[in-house]
Amino acid sequence: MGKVLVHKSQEGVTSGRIVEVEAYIGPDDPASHAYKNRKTARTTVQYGKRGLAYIYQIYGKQCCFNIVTGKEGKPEVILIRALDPIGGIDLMMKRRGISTTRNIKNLTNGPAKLCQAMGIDKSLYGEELFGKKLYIVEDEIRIKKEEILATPRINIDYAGNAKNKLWRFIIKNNPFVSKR
DNA sequence: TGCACGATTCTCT
DNA sequence: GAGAATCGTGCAA
Repeated sequence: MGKVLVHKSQEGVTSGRIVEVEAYIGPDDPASHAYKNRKTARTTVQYGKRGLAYIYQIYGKQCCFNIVTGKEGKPEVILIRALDPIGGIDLMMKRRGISTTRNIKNLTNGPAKLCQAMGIDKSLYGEELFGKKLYIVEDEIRIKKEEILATPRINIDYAGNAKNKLWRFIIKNNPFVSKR
């Protein structure tokens, strides 16, 4: 939390601070694509090394960006749900389109929105996040524990009891978090 | 090979 | 706050 995600693409560089995430603990989490260690073409990278990008498409055109955090063989990932834009805001606006950027918050306050703004798509599936194209920077700003709030995750009603787990984390009072 | 559905977004009311 | 768009994925057959 509070780290900066950077993407250097052909079109230019965009970056933003991570202000909202969700955890998905594969084997024991009905909301995870890797529930019960399910291994398919889509989830393969979840079983790979830490620091790889897990990107999946949902509802047709939308895509979401995750970071693999579990040890090799453990399908644990973090979904990035919102960013606070820092660099390349013009490019983000261009990618997102004029109609949706009347309100600056609409640039990156949702998992599929930030992918579009950052230019992240399935071609970056399995990309190393400690590489040159897509990576995370630790900067001088440190988020204190008291500034982080744990809440239930969003849109996983199908997951039974797991929907009540406090596995969504947001930075308090940050205007870019997707929902209150 | 077929079919139901979703870790969402946008628009309209 | 509700409803449509939209298609890859996973599982049944």
